[in-house]
Amino acid sequence: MNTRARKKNERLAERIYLQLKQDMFDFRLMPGDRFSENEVAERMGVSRTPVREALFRLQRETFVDVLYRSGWQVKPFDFKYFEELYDVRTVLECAAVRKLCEHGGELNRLDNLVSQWCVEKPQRLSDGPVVSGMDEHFHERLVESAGNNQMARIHHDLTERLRIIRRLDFTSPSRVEATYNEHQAVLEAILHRQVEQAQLLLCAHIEESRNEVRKITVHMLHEASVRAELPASSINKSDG
Amino acid sequence: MNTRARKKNERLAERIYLQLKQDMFDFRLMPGDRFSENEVAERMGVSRTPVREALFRLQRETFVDVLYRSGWQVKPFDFKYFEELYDVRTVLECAAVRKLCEHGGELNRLDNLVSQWCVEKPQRLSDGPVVSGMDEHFHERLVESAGNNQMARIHHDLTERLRIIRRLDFTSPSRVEATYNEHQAVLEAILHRQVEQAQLLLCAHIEESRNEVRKITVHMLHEASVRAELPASSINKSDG
DNA sequence: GAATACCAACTTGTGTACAACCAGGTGTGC
DNA sequence: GCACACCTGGTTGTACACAAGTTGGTATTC
Repeated sequence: MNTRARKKNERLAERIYLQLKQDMFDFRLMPGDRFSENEVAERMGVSRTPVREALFRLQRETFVDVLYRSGWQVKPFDFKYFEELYDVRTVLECAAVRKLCEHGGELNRLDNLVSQWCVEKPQRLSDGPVVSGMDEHFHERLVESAGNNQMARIHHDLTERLRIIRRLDFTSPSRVEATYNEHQAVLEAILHRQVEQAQLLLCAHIEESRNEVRKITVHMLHEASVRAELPASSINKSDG
Repeated sequence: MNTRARKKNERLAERIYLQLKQDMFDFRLMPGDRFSENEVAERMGVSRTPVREALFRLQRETFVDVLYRSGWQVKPFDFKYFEELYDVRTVLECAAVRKLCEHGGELNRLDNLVSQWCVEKPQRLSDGPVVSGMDEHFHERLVESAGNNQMARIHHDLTERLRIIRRLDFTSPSRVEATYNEHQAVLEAILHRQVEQAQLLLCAHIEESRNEVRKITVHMLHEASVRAELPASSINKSDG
């Protein structure tokens, strides 16, 4: 409980921020769960000060809500919220692809992606979490390659917000295979500077993933609510 | 200096956050200025705790930088940063206009904007700061009308970041008049569901404003640096 | 005079104490 | 049995104390 064990130059607030976010990604903290600053502080072995700093950051990123003098809550699932994020993501990625195709001679930035995704089936990876991370990396790298740092920052922020549901897309082998095929097609269209084609393929790819996630999320939340008697507050049904 | 005077239910951290941001907008805090948490706390008559909360928020919004155990700094001007924000803004607003034109029957949401901007010259306002606020409102409302809350949130965030330089666009009467004309043209195109035309007009409008701001910013920063002997750190020249 | 080593003041990061306030349980009156 | 008031424990919001580390000035030495 003392400060002996902590490394130098390590910021407790940063560590706790990452830890809490990971807890939500791993469903150790479920949507709708309520908790207090003291609980977190004791569990992590620190004082409330860095915990509060981490929580305020998570609050601004809409991962948690603060209830005035009445504790904190993991943001309930909100379908409309995720649908809207997917829409913005599509807009940004399409804009990035357009920039990539139109500007000259920077396509070699995509070399790493090509060597990662344009491979034959025997060389393809199949582990769900790994491919999930690779998928995030593919889309983020695509946007970064367009050269606009702020667009990349905002897109990265979207990725963080969507991660909690998006990785549900990589639980079946067929979806992993589809991801490989579609990424490959997108890359080839970009390399041939076929703007319209690349945008169409990318939109379709995102849309497919989104549909898959939609199905799984509904199923999973239903199961969880049956199994753990989740309160109604954990699911926010919206007319998205 | 005690807490007697403060209203109930008012959050000090929130008040200080807004105050500091306003100080930057009004150039009481200049780019490159350095200050400590204690300075702010004493000036505002509160303790360091709410000041730190406000500063961390401003830091995440890239208005200030923290120097490890060595004070805080108002983010130096970064031309590339603002150029990139303008690009993202254009992408989002064009996407919003597309959505507005394509989806059916929601155009009455624009009624308020029409009655505000589609007026004859005698009824037009001319006060710079007022028109500047109206301009922000116009573009934000346009995006909101598309119906995607997350897109609107991100666009609002862009607006906050750009405000510090954007309102420089409304110092001359001719620019105010141009703003009225261009907003009017954009609205009419949307109401006639001329997608391409509306996007073209909107892009051109943003581009013109951007160019104007570019010129004024350079001029103003030059003057300020001569007058107040600003350190070189206050201007971050990038190859934007 | 110039360079360097050292020191003191100041800065942020974290822990802790207290104040204001909300919520839920308990007891009381009907 | 039910409604309502009260009260107690717990929660966040803020102030303050201390620790770790940086920086700029000063004294010293060459």
